[in-house]
Amino acid sequence: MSTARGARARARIEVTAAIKDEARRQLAEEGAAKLSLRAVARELGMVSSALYRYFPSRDDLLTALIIDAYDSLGETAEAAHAKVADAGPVRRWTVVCEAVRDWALAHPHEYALIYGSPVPGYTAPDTTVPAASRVGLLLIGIIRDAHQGAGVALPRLPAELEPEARRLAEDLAPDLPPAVVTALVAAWAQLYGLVGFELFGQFNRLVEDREPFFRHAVAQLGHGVGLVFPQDTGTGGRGSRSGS
Amino acid sequence: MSTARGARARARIEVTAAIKDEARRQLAEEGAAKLSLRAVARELGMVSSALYRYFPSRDDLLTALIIDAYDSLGETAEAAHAKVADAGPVRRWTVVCEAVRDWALAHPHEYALIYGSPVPGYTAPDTTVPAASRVGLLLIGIIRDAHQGAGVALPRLPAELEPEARRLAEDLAPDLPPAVVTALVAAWAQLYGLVGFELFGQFNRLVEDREPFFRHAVAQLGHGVGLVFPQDTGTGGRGSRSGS
DNA sequence: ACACAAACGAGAGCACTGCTCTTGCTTTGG
DNA sequence: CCAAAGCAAGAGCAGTGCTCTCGTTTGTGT
Repeated sequence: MSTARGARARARIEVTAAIKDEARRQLAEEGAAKLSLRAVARELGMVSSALYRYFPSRDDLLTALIIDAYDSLGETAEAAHAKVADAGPVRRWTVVCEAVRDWALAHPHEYALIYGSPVPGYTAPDTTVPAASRVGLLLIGIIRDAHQGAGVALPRLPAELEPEARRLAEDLAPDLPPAVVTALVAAWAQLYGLVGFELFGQFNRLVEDREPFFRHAVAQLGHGVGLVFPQDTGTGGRGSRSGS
Repeated sequence: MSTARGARARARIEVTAAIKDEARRQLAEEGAAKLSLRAVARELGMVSSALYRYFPSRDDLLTALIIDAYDSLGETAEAAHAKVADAGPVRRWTVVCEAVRDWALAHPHEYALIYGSPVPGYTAPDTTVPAASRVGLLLIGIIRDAHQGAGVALPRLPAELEPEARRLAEDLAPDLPPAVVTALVAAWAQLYGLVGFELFGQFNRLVEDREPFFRHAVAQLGHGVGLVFPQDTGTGGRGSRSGS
């Protein structure tokens, strides 16, 4: 029978998925620390020990959720990007950054799981690397296109950073100038600083209109990686010193 | 007697401090989630229920630690800043940012406690606000001095952000241009993005020479808030387009 | 000086957690 | 067809936050 080995295998897949779904539900509701194996098992009508046949430990279940979260974020960002794939680098950059923020606001606990402080005594295994890179690859692609299309300005690069910049470019995008790749990595981290601050309440009672604030900050990040924005072609306000 | 109300009160203060010390020790070793009231009590030779006379719940103990962490970070940053108080804004900016990073690397779990994902189902009470603002106030002071000393360039500010910018300036530094205050808040968030990414392992197997990387990123942040760096006075590399 | 109230430490206990081990039952593959 | 592997269930261990009760100590107002 074609599904000879499938009966059990498929059941296993289904149960595994059910566990992850229920775990994701509890994660979204209460956060990672309150995610309880026993509660998941209870909700699924099984006994807690049975759950260990599918995930050898709570941390392994969390790891599975982390990978799924990375994939969900990556997929969302890619979908948003696909809709404006024909637009200029500036618009694509903006859209991807805003997709990241939107996803984070919609899935705060999952965002916290992957970009907040790592879970207690837990270090993510290498398995998560490919899923974690999806947004980064997207941004690199955008900057690459901008570079080929002459829509990019070369950021400055101090001499002390040149070796590291060369290493980064080698690893991430050998066809791009090291200065650009370095700026991109920094912008990537800064993007998550902006999102994290908003998500974790650091902007409470401080920033109210967060969409325009974020948009502007993202535009500035774009500047950092050399993207040339439309308004830059106008009369520049930059460089005008303010006297005492 | 002068210490009539002191005997017990002082004992209380001492025990409270001992509890916090031991808790801080466990926090530094194992992280916030593995901080156990019972373990703290055990280590102090008391029974767990006795500890509830001093902290009504685990979260309250955690809150106390959070405030202490904010204070420790703020104090460290202020001390570092005091050493270069006579230097120019650029140097002071750099020193404060690096002090923040150094403190974070030295106290990773405490940093995670205050700037990572908030602890499970826990929202920081308003008590933490003053302690949390110390580094921010420091940075504002630096930019204020830079502004008065004509060492600052006005960042651009899109029209849609003007109301929010005015509000921010009103709250944080009414004597500074809204565009500067807005850029400063963004830079503040981005700084913590950089530190968090390094601390939480996002730069593992990616960025190796992190000091120069961070220095450069912080310099770029300084640009964002209008600080004019020495090398800016030279021939600019900025604006040179890269063709296809 | 005495009495009363508040603060305190200790212990038992509740409900919960992650995890292990053993016991049977069912499905699968040689 | 039968042994082996996969599986669910239950009991149990060590640990957690937190509550309640019980004497005892300490400070204070009369």
